[in-house]
Formats: sequence, structure tokens, C-alpha cells
Amino acid sequence: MSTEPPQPDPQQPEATSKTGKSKRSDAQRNEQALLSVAASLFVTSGVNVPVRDIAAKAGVGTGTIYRHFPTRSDLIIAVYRHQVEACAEAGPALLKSAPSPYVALQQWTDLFVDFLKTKFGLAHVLQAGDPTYEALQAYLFERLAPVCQDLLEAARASGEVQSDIHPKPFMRGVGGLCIGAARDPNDDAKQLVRLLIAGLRQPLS
Amino acid sequence: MSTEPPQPDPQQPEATSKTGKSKRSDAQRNEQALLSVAASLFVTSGVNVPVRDIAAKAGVGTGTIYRHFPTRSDLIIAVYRHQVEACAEAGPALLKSAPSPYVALQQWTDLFVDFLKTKFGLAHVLQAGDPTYEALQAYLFERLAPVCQDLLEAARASGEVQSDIHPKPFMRGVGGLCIGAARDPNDDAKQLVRLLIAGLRQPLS
Amino acid sequence: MSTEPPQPDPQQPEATSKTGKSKRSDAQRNEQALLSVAASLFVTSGVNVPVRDIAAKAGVGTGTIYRHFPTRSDLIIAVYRHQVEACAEAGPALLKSAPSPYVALQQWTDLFVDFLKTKFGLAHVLQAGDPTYEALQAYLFERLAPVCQDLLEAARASGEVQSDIHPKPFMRGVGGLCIGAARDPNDDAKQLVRLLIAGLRQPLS
Amino acid sequence: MSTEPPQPDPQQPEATSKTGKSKRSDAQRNEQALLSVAASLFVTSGVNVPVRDIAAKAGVGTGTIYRHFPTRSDLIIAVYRHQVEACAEAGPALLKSAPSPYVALQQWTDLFVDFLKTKFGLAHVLQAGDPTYEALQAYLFERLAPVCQDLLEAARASGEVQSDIHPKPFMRGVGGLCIGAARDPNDDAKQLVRLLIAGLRQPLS
DNA sequence: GATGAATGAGGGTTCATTCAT
DNA sequence: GATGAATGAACCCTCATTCAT
Repeated sequence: MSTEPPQPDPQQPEATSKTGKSKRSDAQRNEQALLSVAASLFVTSGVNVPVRDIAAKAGVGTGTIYRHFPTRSDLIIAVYRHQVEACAEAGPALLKSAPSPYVALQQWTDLFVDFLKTKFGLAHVLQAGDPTYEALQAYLFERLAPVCQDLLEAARASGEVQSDIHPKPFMRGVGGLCIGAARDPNDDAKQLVRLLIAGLRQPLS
Repeated sequence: MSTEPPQPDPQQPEATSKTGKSKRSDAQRNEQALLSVAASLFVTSGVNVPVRDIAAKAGVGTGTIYRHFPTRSDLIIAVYRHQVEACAEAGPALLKSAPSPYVALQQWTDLFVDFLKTKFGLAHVLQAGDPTYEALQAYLFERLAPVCQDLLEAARASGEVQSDIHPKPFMRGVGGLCIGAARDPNDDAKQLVRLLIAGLRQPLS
Repeated sequence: MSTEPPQPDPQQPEATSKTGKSKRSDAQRNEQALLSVAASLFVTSGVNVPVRDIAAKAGVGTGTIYRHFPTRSDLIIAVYRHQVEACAEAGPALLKSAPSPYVALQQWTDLFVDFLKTKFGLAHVLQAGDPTYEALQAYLFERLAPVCQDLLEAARASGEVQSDIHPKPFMRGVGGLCIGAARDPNDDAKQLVRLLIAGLRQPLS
Repeated sequence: MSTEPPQPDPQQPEATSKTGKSKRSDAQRNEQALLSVAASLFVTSGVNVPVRDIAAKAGVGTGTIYRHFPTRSDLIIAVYRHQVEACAEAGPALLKSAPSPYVALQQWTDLFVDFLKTKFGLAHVLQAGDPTYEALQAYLFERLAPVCQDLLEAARASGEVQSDIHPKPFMRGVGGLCIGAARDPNDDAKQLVRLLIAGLRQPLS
């Protein structure tokens, strides 16, 4: 996962996967179109952009969206899956490559912030509430919380981090710091997040 | 401003303000009713609760709301003005009473968090975007940012704080950390905010 | 209730009833418009005609319909209330005026059939199922089943009727016999209903 | 036709019918699958169950349904053809076996009711209207009305029946009385139908 | 001043039917 | 023959805001 990933996450065609059925060339094209259109609309209008708008811009009927992505969460997950996976995989990698667990945590959180801050409305999803985003939130936590957990524990074990914060509150906090940044590119979410992480070093006051 | 202020902020009748014309008694009663009803609905349903619900519960027509509070921001400001003012005034007071500027900053931020976390949806308003809340956001920043600024500068001057963060990003950050807390009372926003403030002590990494 | 009531049931203006508030002259006009438009659309397109169509033909926004009649059942009830009430009141009256309870039952059922057969889709509502019509169905049964019950019991007491059928199944049966008649004016629902009632005289086979 | 026929009417493969060309084996299998799946879905969800559901449960594409059964009526007819035929053939047989034409009529109608009341939504089809079911309705009447006609005439000729009702209205009536029964197994459609038939004995009032 | 009725755009979702592969 | 993706019209319902009374 690069620090500034290209927006319309280029998904690979399914390439006659498991089933051997690669038949849907048009379906694949549509799915790709939907994903890239959605990605771009998410940037400008947020992840809650009307279904109709996505359909229109992709040149498909609304039904087509529902066929491919029954719920809004499904669509968002599909759009960002690659980036989320990359972020998840970066955790262990950084633990190995970084000079210390704390630095690894810093770097990983940087990646996470980079991911969130370019997704208008996504950071907001981490705050519980809207059932529309339930599945999406669950996915993000399921995939990333364990990774984050490992980083936090390693940093704690190395003595660099004092606080025993849990990964979900931590991630939610980082998310909260990024909400503004997705709208306003000047917003320096990273600075705030750096402060938050720096705070982890302090003995608990 | 107490740490746990009573919800329906009891506003005083305006008592022949600027114009010398005191409002008609029924108008005054309506305004009070609206304010307390709105306060209570904001708690349960958030600051974006439908106008109709407020009107219905207050026993007035929707038009009456618009007369008293042309925009939603106006209503929210009116509902929380007292608490915001209290928060603003607490800044200089804390600077005097606290053992150090840094502690004052901690205490003030605590007050700010207490304010935000009991106002479902308000923390979210600090993040730029929705024009509905533009005026509200502006008010909050106008009133509180200078106070926060003074606290930050004092703490910097005393050498306790290294970071040269600006008050608006700082407040926005605190707001972001509180978004979840208004919904989920288990959410420990304060822990996160404590970390953020603790981070201010660190030399910028 | 006449045997062939004029379709758009002429509702009376509310005439400063209970509350003394007669203020909504335009609202009353709209409500009347809605009721008569709905009545006429119900005839041609059934009671499940799209809300939009009613609104359009009445020259109002869709919201206006929902304001006056939150559910479809509410609208239908309002449209037919007068006729239903008339039908309900006819029961006791016929018991007094008719030469025998059995004849009264015949006459009342005739009225009921006349009511149902001119309401496209209404007869169908008596058959349980669609939650949309739950309230309507309940209303019809609450209002008319007791009346029907009295007629059946009287006819049984007089020895003219052998069967101990309950009023709801009986009404549902009559409804079932009328379903076709609302569409096809040639359909002689009355003949069938006459047979059904005639069958009540027979000792149960 | 048994009184309680097994639901998924086991149709025979068409075995080189008219054209001499037997269908492709997979096509035959598909048709069978569709018929039995449709039969079972008709029971639980009514004859208007979404095409997609049938296709999905049968493991075929929707297009396959349209190939085999261009209209919904075609599918329903195919599903119930055997039972309808059995019902048709039962008419003359009962006329011979029953002690009197009236009894034969009773017995035949019993069969018809048994057929209708287990087919959620089918009874409703007998009421004119929806073009979707036009062909189905026509089929039912073409096949059964003559049979019913013969029974009615015989019962009239024997003096047991006074009414000169025509078979279609009679069948429609019986259908109307069965609509509720398909949904609610408690609904005693047979009682009502027995009353209707009993009514036929009465001199026309 | 107060009322609350009316507006009507806007959003989500379903499903019969067609048609390219 | 079979598939199932795509279409897109249709429907319901909500709510901020205006404005006649």
C-alpha cells in the first residue's frame, strides 16, 4: 500500500477463478465501471452518495448496482477492499522492518490515516450508529483491529507505550481525527494523530 | 460551567434588550418552550432532529420555530449559548487557578469534552462541511478558539507544551474524538483526549 | 344508506367541531378534494392506486396526502366512512322494519353488497393478508361484524336460519363473492349472495 | 383426483410428443425442476411469487423460465394441469357414481374447493382483471365450466336445484369463497361453499 | 406573531422482461 | 438451449422550507 494510493482502486478481473465461470465479460466491465465510478463519487460526494447518481454516472440502471452490491456497505467494501487489505498486511511487515514497534505503530497509523483522509465520509463510518454501514464497520474492525492490536501490544511490550488502549477505541479515535481531513485537504489530520500517538508514550496521567 | 451541566439550559427572558421593546409574553414563552424542548430532543435524537418533531413536542407550529430561529444553527446556538459562554469564561479562570498552564489546558479541554459528549451530533458539527451548521461552527470557533489559543500559548510559553498546534485544528480534533461518545456512553472519549493532550508535551517527532 | 349511493361520498366540512378551530379552509378544501379524487380513482383503479396518482389528480403534493392520511388505510376509511356507518346503522333499523329477521339479514347483506361491489379492490381487503390494509380491515370488522352478528342471531332465534355461522366468515364470504363484481359490472354478485343466504335456511348437511 | 393431492404434481416427461422430436434431456430436466419448484413456491408465496425466486430455487436462469413458459399463466397452467384435468374428469364420473346429480355437484365442488384452497393466490385469479392471468383464467373456465355446467343442468333436471345459475359465475363464486382459505388454514371455505350449494335448492327468492 | 398546511424534490428498493453471450 | 446481467419504470415515504390565513 503506497502512502498516496491512486483513487479508483484498480480491481483485477476475476480471471476464471474458483468456479471456472469467467463468462460475464460485460458484467465484469460493469462491475469495474461501478467500482471506479463509485470510488470517484465517494471522493467528491461522500460514501453516502445516492445510488441513482452512481448508476447514472456509470451508465447503468439502478438495478445493476443492487445486483452487484446488495447493500451500500457491500459496494464500499468492494471499492476499498484492496486498500484495506494492503493496510492489514502492512502491519506485520512494518513490525519487522521498523526500528522499533513504536515506530511501526506510527507508520501503520500513517497508512491508516492516508487511507481514511482521502475517503470522504468513511472516517465517519467508524463511529457506531447507522445500520447502513454496520457491515462496513464490522469489516473494517474485523480486518484491521487485530493488526492494530498486535502493533499496540508490541509497542507496549517494548516499553515504548504506556497506555493500554484497545485497538477499536484507538482506531475510532484516529477515525475521528480524520473526519475533517477528508473534506478539507488543508486539515492536517496527521499532526493530530501524531500527537495522539505521542501521547501513548506518556505514563498515564 | 459545571462538569455535568443540567440539560435543559434555563435561559432567561430577554428583558427589554437592545431595542427597549420587550417581546410579547407569548412569544417569550414560546421561545423558552422551544429551547427546552430542543435541548431535550437534541439529547435523544441529535441536533439534526426533524424540525417538525421539535415543533410538535413544543406545541407550536413549525413556522414559529423559523420565526425565532431562522436557521437550525440559530436554534442550536441558542440552546447551547450559556454552556458555550461558560466554557469560554472558564478558560481565563482556569489559567489563574490551575497550578500550571498545561493543567489549565487539561482542565479546560475536559470541560469542552463534557460539553460535546452529551450533545448527540454536535461534535460532528465541528468538522467542516454541511452548510446547515456553518453559522454554528463559526460561532463555536469564534467564541472558543481565542480562549483555547490563549491556553495553548500559555502552555507553550511555560515550556510544558512543545507542539505549536493551532486552536481550531485542536478543537476539531477533540471534537472528532468525541463523536462516538455522544452515541455510546461507554465510549471513553476522555481517555483519547488525554492522550492527545499528553502528546502535546512531546517534542515533535 | 341508499341502495346505489353516489360515488364521491360528499363529506361535510368539519364546521368548527369540538375544538372550535375551523381555521383550515384550504386544508378542508384539500381534504375534500383528496377524498373525492381518491373515491373516483378507487373506482377506476382500485383502492391500491398509487399515492402519486391521487396527489397528481387532486393537484396536491404527495406530502399533503400523508399529512391528512398517514396510511393508505386511513384514506380508504375516510373515503368510505359515511357509507360504512350508514351500513352499520341500517342493521338495527332493518331488524325493526323488516317482516322477519331473515328478511332483515337479506336486506342488510344487500346493502353490504351494494357497498362492496362499487369499490374496486375493497372486497379483496376483507381477505386477511396485506398489512397495508390491516387497519382498514379491522375497521370494517369492528364496525360491521357486531351488526351482522345481531342479524344472524336474530334470524337464528326466529328459526329461519339453521347455520351457526359467525359474522366474520360470513362477511368475508360475501366479500369474496363481490370481488369480481367490482371489476365487471355484469357480474351478478347479488345472485350468489342470495344463494349463500338462502343456504343459511337449510339444515346443515 | 384425490381429495388432498400431493403438492408437487409429478409431471411425466413429454415423450416424443406431436413433433416426434423429443426434447433435449437437459431441457426436460429443467422443465421438471421448474414445475416442482414452482409448485412448492406457489404454496408458500402464492402464484405471483417473483420469477427470480423460482429460477433461483430451481437452479436455472430466469431466461429458462421464459423459454419454457412465456407467460406466468403458462407456468401456472403447467403446474396445475394434471389436477385441473383430474377435476374435469371427475365431473362425469361423479354424475354416474353419486346417488343424485345434486350430490354429484356437491362432491365435485368439494374437489374444486380442495384444489383451490391449497393454491395460495389461485382462487383470486378466477376474478377477472389482471391480464397476467388472462390465459390461466381462460384455461380454467374452458376446461371446467362445461363440466360444471353439466352438473348444474343435471341437478336442475332432477329438480334438486332451482336456481339457473351459470357455471362461470358459480365457479367464480366458489373461488371467491376460497380466497381467504389459501392464506388462513383455519378459514372454513367449505362451510361457506356448502351454504352456497344448499342455496341452490331453494326456490329463487 | 402564530399556525400548520402544502409543497415536491429526493432517496431507497423491487421486479418483470429483454437480450447479449 | 441456457444463462443471468441489465434495464428502468414504479412505488413508497420523509422532511426542510415557504406562505396564506
